[in-house]
Amino acid sequence: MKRLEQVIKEFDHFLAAKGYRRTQERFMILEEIYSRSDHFNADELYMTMIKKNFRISRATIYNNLELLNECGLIRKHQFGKNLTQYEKTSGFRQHDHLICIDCHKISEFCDPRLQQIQEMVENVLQFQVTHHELLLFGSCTKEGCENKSDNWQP
Amino acid sequence: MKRLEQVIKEFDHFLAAKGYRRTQERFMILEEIYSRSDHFNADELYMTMIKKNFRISRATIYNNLELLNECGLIRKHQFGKNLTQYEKTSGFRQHDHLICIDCHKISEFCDPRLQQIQEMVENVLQFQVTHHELLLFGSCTKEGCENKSDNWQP
DNA sequence: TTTTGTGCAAAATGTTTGCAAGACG
DNA sequence: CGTCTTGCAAACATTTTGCACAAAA
Repeated sequence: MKRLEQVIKEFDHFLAAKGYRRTQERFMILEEIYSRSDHFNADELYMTMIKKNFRISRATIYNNLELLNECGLIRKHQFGKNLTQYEKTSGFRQHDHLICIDCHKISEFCDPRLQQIQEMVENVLQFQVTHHELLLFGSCTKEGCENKSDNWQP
Repeated sequence: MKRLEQVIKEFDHFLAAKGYRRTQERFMILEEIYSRSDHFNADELYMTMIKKNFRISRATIYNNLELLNECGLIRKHQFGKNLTQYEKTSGFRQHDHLICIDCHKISEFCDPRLQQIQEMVENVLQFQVTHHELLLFGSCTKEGCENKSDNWQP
């Protein structure tokens, strides 16, 4: 699989550059993350791997989620809760998130104006933006959408 | 009319409309929040009030932060950590946040394009946006800025 | 062999809950 | 007086830490 090979190579280079060791666990975690396509939290990843009979601990999961975030292969989010969620990055363009306050479903969207806002901040406010997080909270207005709440009031 | 009087009246109406009771603690908490101007978390608010010899419990703090958020007098945030932070809303225009990754200082800015993005999402993606959260992470580039990592002292 | 990384369990952190006692309407 | 709210402490969920052992380099 082409993308998996790419990210393994990328992680490999990162580890070498930083002088970190190439452990089995690190590559197991990377492969597991890139085999899934959703948002997940540390414990979900841990449980998934335990169920697959991997021998891994929570400490190692947390440890390496931090490492993968540092090297840019995953991204951390808080979607309005005190819970860190992660998503893989490679192969995906920059996007932001819609969060349904009815069913808590998370969707993605892109808007080029975000880039313009970042540039404005960098120029006008002299602030070097490294990354951003835009969350739009609300509810679906599509007819018959399973996301919709029946008892919403303004 | 003073802002504090206004918000007390507003909270009062909210409590009446919802059938909640007008307790001393509720108004103590509201006054305390509106006497400060920073972002704060539940425990900071609790400790501040305890030091002022108020008789209050954490449970009541959490309880009423939820209530004040519900009625719109405060707003909840997570600024990239698993910690809920709050700010008062009344009298302030809608704004977003810059987060310094060096010293963790939080600044505010406004950009009208956010409004346009929300409208696009509402029209194109049929999603009724109730509120949003935009965080720009990065570091200050101003010469001799006290935010800059070289100059920052804990 | 020399570290670094891991597994485990315990600790820390932030928040929620259950229940008896107190305060509001 | 009935019921909602509070205070307290215990429970809870997530994340971090300390330490002995395992595994890279």
